[in-house]
Amino acid sequence: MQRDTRQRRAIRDVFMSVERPLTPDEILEYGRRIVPSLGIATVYRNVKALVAEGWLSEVKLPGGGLRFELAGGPHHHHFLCRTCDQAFDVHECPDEIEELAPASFEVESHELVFFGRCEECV
Amino acid sequence: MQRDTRQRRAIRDVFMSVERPLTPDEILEYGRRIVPSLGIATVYRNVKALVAEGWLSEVKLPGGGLRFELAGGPHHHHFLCRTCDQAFDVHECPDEIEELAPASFEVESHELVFFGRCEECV
DNA sequence: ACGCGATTGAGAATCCATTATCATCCCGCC
DNA sequence: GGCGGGATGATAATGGATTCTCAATCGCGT
Repeated sequence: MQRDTRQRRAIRDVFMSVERPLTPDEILEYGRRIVPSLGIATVYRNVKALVAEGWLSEVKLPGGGLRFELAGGPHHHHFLCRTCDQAFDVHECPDEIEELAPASFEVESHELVFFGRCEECV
Repeated sequence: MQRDTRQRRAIRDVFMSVERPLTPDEILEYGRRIVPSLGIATVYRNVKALVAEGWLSEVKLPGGGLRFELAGGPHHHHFLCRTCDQAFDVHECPDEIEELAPASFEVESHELVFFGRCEECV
């Protein structure tokens, strides 16, 4: 059966306190503030399990590795800071944006990403 | 000095006949229809040079490696087919889209990507 | 508290994209 | 046509992300 370990609890806590998509390295960094011995393999293992059980979802942004965020939230997009490389949520989305694609394509979803400098890096 | 080789010509021809962003593997595949001996190292070398001289530009789409397209075209976005993994251009773009991000962020650019199935894969 | 077995963590191993190596090739000038 | 040096291509090497290995650890039912 699945156990409730300190490590897994720490990873969940990280996502519940930080409201933005995180890379495995960021999860490791923040998780170690709760469980200092946390290892990167454990991060990958638990993230994979949390995605499988639908608690996390994958976020793919241009030009980089996977990030992860809490699943089940409302439709939203992302902002990627070119200086600190952190990703943030952007909740606005123009209506009917998917109608912009040619009618011959069958659009299933879309991703809108803004690039620039975040509040801290300006 | 820089030579005008069969291989480099073939790579340029590929981009001028295919009007969509290509991955290095796609460039290799199409290029070999012109110069069958073409190697992947030559593709990477020439693409890098063509980017450096401003003839090609990099296209970063979510979840994958780099693609390349002819530089200097008008502002546009992309459609990524989930079945065949080919990328296509989408020329529409809602005005003032960058104003959707929170004012505390300094937006420098944006990328809009549609996912779905292309005409051939529907 | 005990014990089984799932989980962890450090490092090795793997995977994939890209780059370096180097003998051979061939473009461009004579 | 011949030559010199940049370009090519098969392969090895590299770098970064992710996964595997396995002994030690620790959650959880009893």
